[in-house]
Amino acid sequence: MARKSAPQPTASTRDRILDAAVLRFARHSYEETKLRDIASDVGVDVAYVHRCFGSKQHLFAEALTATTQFDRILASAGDDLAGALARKIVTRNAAANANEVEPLDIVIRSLCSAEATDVMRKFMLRDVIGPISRKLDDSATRRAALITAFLAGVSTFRNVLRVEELRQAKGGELEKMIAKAIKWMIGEDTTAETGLSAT
Amino acid sequence: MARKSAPQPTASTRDRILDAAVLRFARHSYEETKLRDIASDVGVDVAYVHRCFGSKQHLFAEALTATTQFDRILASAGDDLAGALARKIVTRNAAANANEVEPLDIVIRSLCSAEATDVMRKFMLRDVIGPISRKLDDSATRRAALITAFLAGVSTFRNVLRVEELRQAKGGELEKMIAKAIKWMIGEDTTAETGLSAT
DNA sequence: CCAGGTAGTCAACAACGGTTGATATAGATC
DNA sequence: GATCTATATCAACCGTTGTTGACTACCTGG
Repeated sequence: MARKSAPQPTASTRDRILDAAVLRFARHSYEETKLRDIASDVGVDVAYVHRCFGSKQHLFAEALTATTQFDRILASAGDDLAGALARKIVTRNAAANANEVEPLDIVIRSLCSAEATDVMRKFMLRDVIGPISRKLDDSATRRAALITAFLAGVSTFRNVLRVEELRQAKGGELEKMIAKAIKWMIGEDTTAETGLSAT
Repeated sequence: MARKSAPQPTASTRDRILDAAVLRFARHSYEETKLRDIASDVGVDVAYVHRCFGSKQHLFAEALTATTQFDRILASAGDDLAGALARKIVTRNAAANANEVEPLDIVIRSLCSAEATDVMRKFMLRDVIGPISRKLDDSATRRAALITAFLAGVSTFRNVLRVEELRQAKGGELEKMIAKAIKWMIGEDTTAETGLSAT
């Protein structure tokens, strides 16, 4: 998942800037991420960062698309889509400070930045909700969107808000819950009934 | 849900500032919300806004607590907790531009602002996850947290990201899905199995 | 009438952060 | 060697925004 971390003999400066940007945007919100920081990560001048990508927004957009390949996860998921997604969400504390960037990291960091919103909505539909919905049988885009929202919500509570209750993975209990929730959403056919109280 | 919108003959300016702040924070992110805007909403000077609340962060904190009374919703929910929550999430387009502020509005707008995070985590635990978990039978704090994360995720996708697939409420289908998902999470006992594929 | 606190204004600071234009350096091409 | 382009730097601009301190207006109690 780490993007081209071993710089080729000739890793163009532009690429190195992009790498640094990905990392920054994955750990801080859009506003918190300053071009000057990215620049000094790479060891170049701010002006060059700007010039290379045209604007902060453009850089953000490129960083966003560069991150994920969500479909790769889905491809390797086999028929246990729910399990794969759940694992992807929970497995992470291990490589906490590594230079790894998980699919939704950038999204959840900037969910509320108006300046980043437009870029992200398109991205989410094309690169996340799309693939998931394709994985589901029929044209279940809404279910895919719901699942994605669930994933984003949980990720945010875990990694941004850092709500303790969603961080301890004692005995994989949490992961199991998430997996089952997703599985349930996948299987939702406006027929099944499982909960406690009747509507 | 609108906070004391009919200003008493003597609605102290401080209160009016707080009201304006609530509204701003519920519609824009922490960074986007400028003290100067709030000030001009009320018709006072920025300096006074600052002086009244000590700092932007303090103002945010007060706005946050002033908003919700989540437990009120839960109290009126009867035994259909899932239904009540789902309705709360989806019912909203109607009074879109009204001066109404829904429970999670402020939270989902600033989910990723580092400066707002600490304030919010405490708030979420005390005023949202807490009440929900109390409503559940046993000490199911984790399930409550999961449900809350789900609610936040869906709300964000609806109102901040504005993902179309989660906005159309044709025939209440979406609301039903959400209700069932929550109901399922409530009923989760690491036993039930409902989805398509086996783990 | 005066002291004193409350409610509020005004101007300015200080720091930040994206953006810009003019300039330097170096390698390739002719 | 002269020129041209890609790569990069430097300094400065310009708007924004939270914050501060000094100052004004007003009402109240003595």
